[in-house]
Amino acid sequence: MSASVAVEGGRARPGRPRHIPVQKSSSVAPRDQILQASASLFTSKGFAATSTREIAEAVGIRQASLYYHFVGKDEILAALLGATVRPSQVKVAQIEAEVPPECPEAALFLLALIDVHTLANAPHNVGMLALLPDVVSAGKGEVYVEFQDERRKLASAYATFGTRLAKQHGVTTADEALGAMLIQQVEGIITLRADGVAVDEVRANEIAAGCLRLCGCRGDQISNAQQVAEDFVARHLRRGAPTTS
Amino acid sequence: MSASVAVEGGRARPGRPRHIPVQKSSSVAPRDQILQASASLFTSKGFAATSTREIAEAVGIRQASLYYHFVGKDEILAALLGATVRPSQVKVAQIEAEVPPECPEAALFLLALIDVHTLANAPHNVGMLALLPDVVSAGKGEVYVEFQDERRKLASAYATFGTRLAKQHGVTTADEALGAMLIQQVEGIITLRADGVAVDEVRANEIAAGCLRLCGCRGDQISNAQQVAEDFVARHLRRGAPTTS
DNA sequence: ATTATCTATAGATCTATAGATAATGC
DNA sequence: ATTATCTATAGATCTATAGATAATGC
Repeated sequence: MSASVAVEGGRARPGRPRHIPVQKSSSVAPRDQILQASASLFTSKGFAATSTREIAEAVGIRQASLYYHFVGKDEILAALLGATVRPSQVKVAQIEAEVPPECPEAALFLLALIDVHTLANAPHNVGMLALLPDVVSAGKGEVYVEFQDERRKLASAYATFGTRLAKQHGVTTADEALGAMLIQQVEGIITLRADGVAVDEVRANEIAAGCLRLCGCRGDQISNAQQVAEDFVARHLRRGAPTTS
Repeated sequence: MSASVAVEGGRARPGRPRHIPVQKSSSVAPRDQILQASASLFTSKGFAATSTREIAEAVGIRQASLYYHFVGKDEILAALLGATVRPSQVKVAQIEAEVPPECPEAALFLLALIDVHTLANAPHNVGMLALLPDVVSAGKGEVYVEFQDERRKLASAYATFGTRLAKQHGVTTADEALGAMLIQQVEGIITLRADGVAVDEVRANEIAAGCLRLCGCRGDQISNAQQVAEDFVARHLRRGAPTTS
């Protein structure tokens, strides 16, 4: 029975022990523990309304100890935002490469479905962070700019795919407006998670189908797009289904 | 040339003069000046991130003077929320009374259009307030409960109208999910305003049309619903069009 | 020696209260 | 006398820094 600490399961780490003994077999790095606690608090209470003391308490360390891992509260937020960028470039290129151009409905369905999955699987609904006014207003550094830039590109992709499809059906909504409506539909997933609604595969598909309906599609075309999308997903993204919280 | 103050235009009020002389012909009551400034700051920076000092500065009074009009910051928020309830009861009853039951598309279009107008015309995008986590989390008193309750009823009305219509078109989305998608679409107006996009009549109609498309409607039926809705609006709501900011 | 924490605290807020004061109104 | 402000300030945070300390690692 040695006098050392934090031996249960995981390898003991150097450094003075915490005032609250570290969780058994916690393989999570301290920095990540802070990020997880912060994500949970920021999304449930808001950024400005969350104090560094609360974060520290959730982790089980003293408030000052946060500053060994991060230079400040803003940097914690920046790290979370950085982990939340929805890499539209990659997605869109991949979709355009693999989906035949004669079925834009499949392209849009895919984009929406993948995006919904991204938002649904992100730990702790971090997709919400970029929508908070206190995050948006204070120029939260270049990470935030990068984030907004990526989102703008994504909206543009939705507008492109959507308009291509809408034209087929005589839907004349301006492409920018249509893009906004589509991304709004997809980001409904953020609201759902915030309300504690479980987001399963059915729901994800309903949302993607909704995007197609906004462009004037009907039953058969939607079923078809869904089929193509499912095949694509089966080929590429066999990592996890949407979750709650 | 009397020594009195605040005579320009409006009637001079009792009370010690402000350190910054009151605006010329400001007929706005001090309490409403505080509410307007708060709405602007809360929606642009967030509730928790806005200090009482900032509010006072925006009004042109000292921080402590706020407390003559409100018992605290929370009460300012409560007053704003109270002024923002979207009275679904009234709307829905009115629509059901006047729109023939054989065209549910007109009922849904109307509900969406009126709701969009409500959100678009509300001073300073206050519709956003109820979505902020710092507002939601701390149990901000019964005003907030009332607000949420009304929103729940509204979602239920969307679900009812939407499902009625969707069935006609073989759209099988569960009614709760459909209601959420519809209200999400309508509340896109909040995002638009936050992004500084002008919300005109065309945009409002596009959003309402989008709601119908989510239920499977196509061109002719949408045009019809729009016509009915426009007639209804012309009969009832001749007060102002949607605005920006 | 290095690492990760701790304790203690400075300095900057921020909210709210107490009491004074400068107008109008009777 | 009443009203609406002001000045001054208490008390409670909250963020961040300085320096001590208790582990591991060599």
